[in-house]
Amino acid sequence: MPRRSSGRVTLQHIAERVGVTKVTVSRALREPHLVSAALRLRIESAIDELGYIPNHSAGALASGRSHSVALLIPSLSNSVFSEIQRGIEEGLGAAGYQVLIGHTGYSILEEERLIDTYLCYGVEALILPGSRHTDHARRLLTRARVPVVETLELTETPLDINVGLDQHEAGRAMTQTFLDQGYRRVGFLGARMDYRAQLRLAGWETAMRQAGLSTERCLTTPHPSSYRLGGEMLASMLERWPDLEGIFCGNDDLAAGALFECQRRRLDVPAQLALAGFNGLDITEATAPPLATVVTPRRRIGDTIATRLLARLKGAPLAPISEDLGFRIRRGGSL
Amino acid sequence: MPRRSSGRVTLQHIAERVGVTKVTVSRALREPHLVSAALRLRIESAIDELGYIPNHSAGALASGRSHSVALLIPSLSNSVFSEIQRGIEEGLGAAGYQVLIGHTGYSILEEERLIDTYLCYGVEALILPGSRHTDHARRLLTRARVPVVETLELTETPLDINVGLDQHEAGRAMTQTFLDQGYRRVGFLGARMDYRAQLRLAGWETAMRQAGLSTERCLTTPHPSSYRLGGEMLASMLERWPDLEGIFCGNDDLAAGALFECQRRRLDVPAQLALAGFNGLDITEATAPPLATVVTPRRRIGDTIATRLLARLKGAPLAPISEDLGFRIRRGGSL
DNA sequence: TGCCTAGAAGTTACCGGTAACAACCGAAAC
DNA sequence: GTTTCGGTTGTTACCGGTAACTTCTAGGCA
Repeated sequence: MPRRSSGRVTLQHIAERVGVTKVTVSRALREPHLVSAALRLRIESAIDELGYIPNHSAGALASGRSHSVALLIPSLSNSVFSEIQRGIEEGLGAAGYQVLIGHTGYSILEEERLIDTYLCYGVEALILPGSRHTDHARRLLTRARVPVVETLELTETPLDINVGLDQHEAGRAMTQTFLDQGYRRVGFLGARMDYRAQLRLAGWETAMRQAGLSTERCLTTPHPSSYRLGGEMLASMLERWPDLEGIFCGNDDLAAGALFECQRRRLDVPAQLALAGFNGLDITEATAPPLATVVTPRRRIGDTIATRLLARLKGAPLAPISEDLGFRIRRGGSL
Repeated sequence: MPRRSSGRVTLQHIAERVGVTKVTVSRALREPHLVSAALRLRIESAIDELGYIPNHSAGALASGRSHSVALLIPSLSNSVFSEIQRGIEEGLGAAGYQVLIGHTGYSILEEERLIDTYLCYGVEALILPGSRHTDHARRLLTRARVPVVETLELTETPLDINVGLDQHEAGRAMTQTFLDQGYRRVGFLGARMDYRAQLRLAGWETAMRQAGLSTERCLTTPHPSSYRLGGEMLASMLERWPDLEGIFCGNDDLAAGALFECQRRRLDVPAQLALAGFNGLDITEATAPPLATVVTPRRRIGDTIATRLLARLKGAPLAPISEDLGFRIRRGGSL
């Protein structure tokens, strides 16, 4: 007699209804070819008559496999991740994995908490945004012996699989594009300033210094980036450095916000001020003029992650690797 | 002797290390006040020496509780949901629930699949976008006897908890705002045309008809909405109905895209063409001019869902209810 | 006829926790 | 001194599946 009458239909109920053991029912679901066709049909009809819903916890516990993978992203509202996520989900979904999504809010402490949570859930792999983690998170990942993907930026010392692009080089290249077009007093505008934003900023500094130009025209804030903030910060920068010829914004949101502010001020872009963003989101192609940006291969990142991860999950040995998927500069019309 | 040496540290390992039974260790974790302070300390240090990670599946199986809730959203890239989600996550997170996110891609078939998946995971509640579901999904939900939240739009026949706003009325009210400002030839531009978009369109029709005006200036597409699409569709509409005085766009993305197209055409907004969107996303406040929009109380929707759901999870009986959180019209500068 | 084999279903033990209850122990109460 | 009781820890059974192995049966073949 059951201790708790959960009310839930179990394999046992199906088995009794059909007159077989629950193992046979389980087998009919997992390895149908091992069960005779006639019996399989009876089992299937019992299953949907009674409304059986498998208990994932029980299955995972018994088999030691959860068929799920955790994908951590910095923020749900950051559209940069939606294409990456699509690639991942299509690839892993087809192989029978469920993708569990969590968001870190750009905090490696929260990332640590989520890694812990999802390891409790028994995920078979973890996909993390970035290569910076707390020490404790590293310890958890190492001990768990689970495939790990670090994405977005590249690192010299990948934990396992690392797929992304060289953010510093991308920042440098975009700045160089300004310089190639003859702009000299090029500023940098950044928000949030997570690690990747810092790398882009460093890329800007590198290019400016190499050209013997000043890196003083730089305004950053730890606040979350937004259109509105882009406009406000542009205003501050113009006030402080009225001689600015161009501004490289750390991401597309800021660039769009800056563009809107220019429109309000009837500042001609790019004639009076050139602008560029980073990521190549939809909006950069839609504005008037379209925004210059660094187009990142997000869909390809997602696909690559899925492919490499599946190989690891199928047994490929741990062999830390960094894969650089590059980027493309798009001049748009704002530069 | 273990059948599979999973390598994973279990309660049993901790127990042996400390010299107690695993039940005591389990208790130290779940109900620390029932374990003596000295022992608790020894257990805790053993736990982080050995790096114990609880097995959620085992706990869920034994206790019949998963401490998790599923949140389905139409699309990860739809920023409408990020604030709703924040409210939900804060409320439920504080009460010890983990929120599992899935996205339906605006498809009720995919929603059905996800409902099934998450019921397998044993979620203790489901939060769904909208009130339209497949018959099978309804059957699953009913049989599972799990609290369900339907959100975004309101319905006459909620399955359980329904929190949202009257999309038809909001569409009507925004259209009325055009009319109040003296606009007469007001068109409607819509994409994706999911159920909520249809309700907004219907609201527009209602207002126009009530005012004795034509509802012919309407262009919709099943394609996903985007900035670019907003621009393209605006172009089509202007070509077809050059006499348009204003356009109500089914969402903010389309409205922003339409605004950008106006800027390219040097069409003055609102003097030559008034525009409005729907949702009150950030971008509507940033553009030049700011976009008129229907501001939806997304954060409050999230908070309300969390509150009502927690009450149900704590045992409040099933008593289907619709809660209307209203909306606010913001004229911006584009209308 | 008897042996072998493959296919189909059953047996058993176990995954790693938790609920419910039992047992123990020392101090306060009688 | 015995009873009682609250605070601690242990015992047992079970959650709902799955892996590995065993058993049974019918048919093929020498």
